[in-house]
Amino acid sequence: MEYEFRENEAKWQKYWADHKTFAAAKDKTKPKYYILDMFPYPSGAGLHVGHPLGYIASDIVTRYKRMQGFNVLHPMGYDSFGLPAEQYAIQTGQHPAITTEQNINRYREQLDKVGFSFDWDREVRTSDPAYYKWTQWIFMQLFNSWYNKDTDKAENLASLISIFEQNGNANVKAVCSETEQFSSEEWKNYSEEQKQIILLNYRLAYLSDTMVNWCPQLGTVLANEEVKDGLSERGGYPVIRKEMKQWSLRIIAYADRLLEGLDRIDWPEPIKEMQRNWIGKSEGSTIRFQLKDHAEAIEVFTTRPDTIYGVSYMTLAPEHELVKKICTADRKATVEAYIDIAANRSERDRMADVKTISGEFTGAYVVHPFTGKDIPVWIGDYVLAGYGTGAVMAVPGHDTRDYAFAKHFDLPILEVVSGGDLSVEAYDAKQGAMVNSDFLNGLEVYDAIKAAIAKIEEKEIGKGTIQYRLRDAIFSRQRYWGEPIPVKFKNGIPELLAEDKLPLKLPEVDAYLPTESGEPPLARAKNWMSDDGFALEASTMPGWAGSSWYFLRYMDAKNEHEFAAKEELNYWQNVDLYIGGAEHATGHLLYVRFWTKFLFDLGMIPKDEMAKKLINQGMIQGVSCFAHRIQGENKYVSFNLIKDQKTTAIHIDVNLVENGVMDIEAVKAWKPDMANAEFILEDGKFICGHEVEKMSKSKYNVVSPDVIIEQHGADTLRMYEMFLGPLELGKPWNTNGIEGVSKFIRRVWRLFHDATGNLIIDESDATKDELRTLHKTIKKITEDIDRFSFNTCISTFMICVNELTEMKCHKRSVIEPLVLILAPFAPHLCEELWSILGHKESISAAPFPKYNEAYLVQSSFEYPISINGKTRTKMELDLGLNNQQIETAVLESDEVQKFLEGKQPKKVIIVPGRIVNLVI
RNA sequence: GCCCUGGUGGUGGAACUGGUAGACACGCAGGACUUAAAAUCCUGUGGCCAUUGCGGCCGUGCGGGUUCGAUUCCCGCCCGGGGUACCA
Repeated sequence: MEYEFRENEAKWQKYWADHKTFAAAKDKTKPKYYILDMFPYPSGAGLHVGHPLGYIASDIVTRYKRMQGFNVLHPMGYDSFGLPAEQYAIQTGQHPAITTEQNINRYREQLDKVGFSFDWDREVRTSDPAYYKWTQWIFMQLFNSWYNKDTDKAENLASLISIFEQNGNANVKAVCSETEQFSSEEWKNYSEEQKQIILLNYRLAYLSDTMVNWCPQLGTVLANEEVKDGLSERGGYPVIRKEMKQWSLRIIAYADRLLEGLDRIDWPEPIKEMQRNWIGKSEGSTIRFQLKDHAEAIEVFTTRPDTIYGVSYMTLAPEHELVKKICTADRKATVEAYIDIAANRSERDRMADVKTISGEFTGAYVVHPFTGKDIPVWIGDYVLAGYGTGAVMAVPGHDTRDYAFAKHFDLPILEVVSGGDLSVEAYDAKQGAMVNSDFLNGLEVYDAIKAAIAKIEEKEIGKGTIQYRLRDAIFSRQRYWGEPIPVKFKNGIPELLAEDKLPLKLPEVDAYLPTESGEPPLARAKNWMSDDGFALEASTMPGWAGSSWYFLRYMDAKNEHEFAAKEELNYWQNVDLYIGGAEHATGHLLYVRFWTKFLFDLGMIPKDEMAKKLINQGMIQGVSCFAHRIQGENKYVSFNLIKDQKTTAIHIDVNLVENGVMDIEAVKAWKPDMANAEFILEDGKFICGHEVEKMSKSKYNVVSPDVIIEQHGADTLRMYEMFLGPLELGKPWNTNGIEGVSKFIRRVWRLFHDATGNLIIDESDATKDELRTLHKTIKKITEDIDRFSFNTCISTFMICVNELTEMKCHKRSVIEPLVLILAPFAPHLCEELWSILGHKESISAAPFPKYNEAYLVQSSFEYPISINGKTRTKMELDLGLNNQQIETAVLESDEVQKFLEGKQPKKVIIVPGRIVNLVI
């Protein structure tokens, strides 16, 4: 009898659910281990084979850690607010909550079939009012806090107000928006309204004007993703950049601590590097350049104040507030035309396109603060409004972009740092002596930077500054399907709702679109007002709000009084192992660290980092299949017969293609317009072309795990996904090798059963060779799980089973431990075998076996080499004499003796069983 | 553009710290069992040459470098993937 995976997998999945086998224990005396997966957005296409990749890995570790005696917390939930559900709602009128619920149910069904060890009692959904109540509550804490640079943490606003009352704001060191100075007297005399306006400059959640993609025809704000080539993806209408009042979070306050914290966590170096670059700390100086014929000055930020004598022009971002003011009458028309074009280009376009150099002269001049010369002011879209001051002092000699701009517009290029050849390219290295720079002449770059800043500060035209590339996080979305922001407006002043009004639930609306006047969808709701009659905020929170603290909620998912009880927080602390995609490096993974530090500052949680260790799983891509249609005919030609014919590639559902061969009848049934088509075959088959693309519904390349589970079983899917390659690497999905894993499962079964299905478990003692095979396998598996190398684990298991099969070993003392170490990988099979071996309890409660070095030693034999005067055996070489320092080596082999001609080698490099290299 | 990352047989990949490149698996070829097929098992399988055995040369995207020795370290390219601030 063969292994019946279908009924067996269903049986054990039911057992685990009924017995709540994987619920984290209430007992807090055991050591804890918290393993977290990035929860999925429940999309309409259902779970695809890429989702389980990380979940299988975390599941293996979960089961392994449980067997090692840890109290493991391994929860799952859904990031269930998001754009796709809303767009579906716009098209169909279906409430997003309904679609979301349906999608979640489908996800849950699919997840269950893989046999995951999630503790479903702790499930969270970000769109559940019982959950987003606390997301809103955290927003309130942000609104009520300011960042005190003296204590270097966030504090309640009360401490700030008390400083204002005693001393005004002159000596307050806060991370805040620009605020005028006031005394304690002035503060006390301000009206309540004035006080609130000032406090808004200090709050960690504040209102400000920011740039958005605005589509006038749709009357809505669009994500960059929804904009293609300056047009809306939906409808193809023009999109412009527009300023809008938005909530922002003062993440900048945490820039330094977000950098510092990276040194204390075991995260992949590339992720840390991306976060460091994203935060982009740079030291430099601000410098004010006085405008000619205007009262204002242009302030720039530069990391190279040393090159101040190399300034030959200024460049402002087209959006810079001074542009319209300083532009001279004769330049007005061209400048404004340029601004219009630049406004329609996204930041990404502007940065990506460095080949097209564009800009305009404004007609205005500034005065160089050291030379007194007139410097022309230009605008150019390579300068971004969002970074620094939105203006740069252009030093074409020593900055690549300035150089290209100067060459293009024939502006002077001055040399102030020696060492380069400015006729060829800019010299931007921070090395060399200063020239043509008055008081800086002769100094090395780093000394010149210091000297320049000192002089700038002395002249009071600027100061040494630290600038971050990181921008404050915009927190408003003009959408329906998100958390409502718990704020009401009194005379335009934002005020929090009372805590007992939470959760502020999403209202019913007649359509999920903006109002006629362009307000967000929530403004459509009847009586979108507070109890005391004030307008409520109509924007909602961004997708990342709910995911920025969910790891805390799992610790105490059902608590109605707090986001999690102190006791639970203190026990579970933070995540020990977090597994998810690297695509979240500068989004979710930065925001969650920010919120964690904030809650830590308020003394609400015990750790200021969310995860000790992070592993990134690679993205599984889809392989799209194409049938090639001859242009102008209803004729399809097999891939290798295309030759020079003009064809159009048509996406074919990948589920109807096997190993490149298309199932013609199935395709005809699937696509009505292909039912009557003619197919030109090769060798009696129709071969498809293929291409690697992101898995997506529209490309018909989504592969659901369901089909694999149906055909081969969950254990095979689990092991095959691990076998596919290293966890961190992205790879296109293919099922070419799945037979090997499927075969492996059957071979394990046959260690217990003969061909007729009878048990053949041998109770006699194992031989040395059998024990060696077992223990070397345990050793390798333990080491490989510990370094998250699951693909090599699978190979190790295959080698082990091959060896045992060859030795015809069916001994309990060997196959029982083997089942234990295999259990995290193929849990259904192993539960069954475990029970066949006579155990009543689930295998997940059994201890993970340890290996014994003594069994690893091979039987020894003489090997013809003597090292340091001692004859060594092959066994000793096997145990690793690699790279040991060897004084003398006598190689007892004629060939080597001949090579050495009696000389003593200086260095001998040995790999097991063989001399690799001799240095004479 | 910028930041991060990957490139090894026909295919997925292994080689963990600079030391036998290609483990393991798929596929393919041949064979055993079978009336036949499926399943299972055995043998071979990087390329070229030699195949009467020993063997010989080339080979980890491309071009250089360091080293006794490089898939691994350094420099310069080419190509693929991810991110780029309202996708999640």
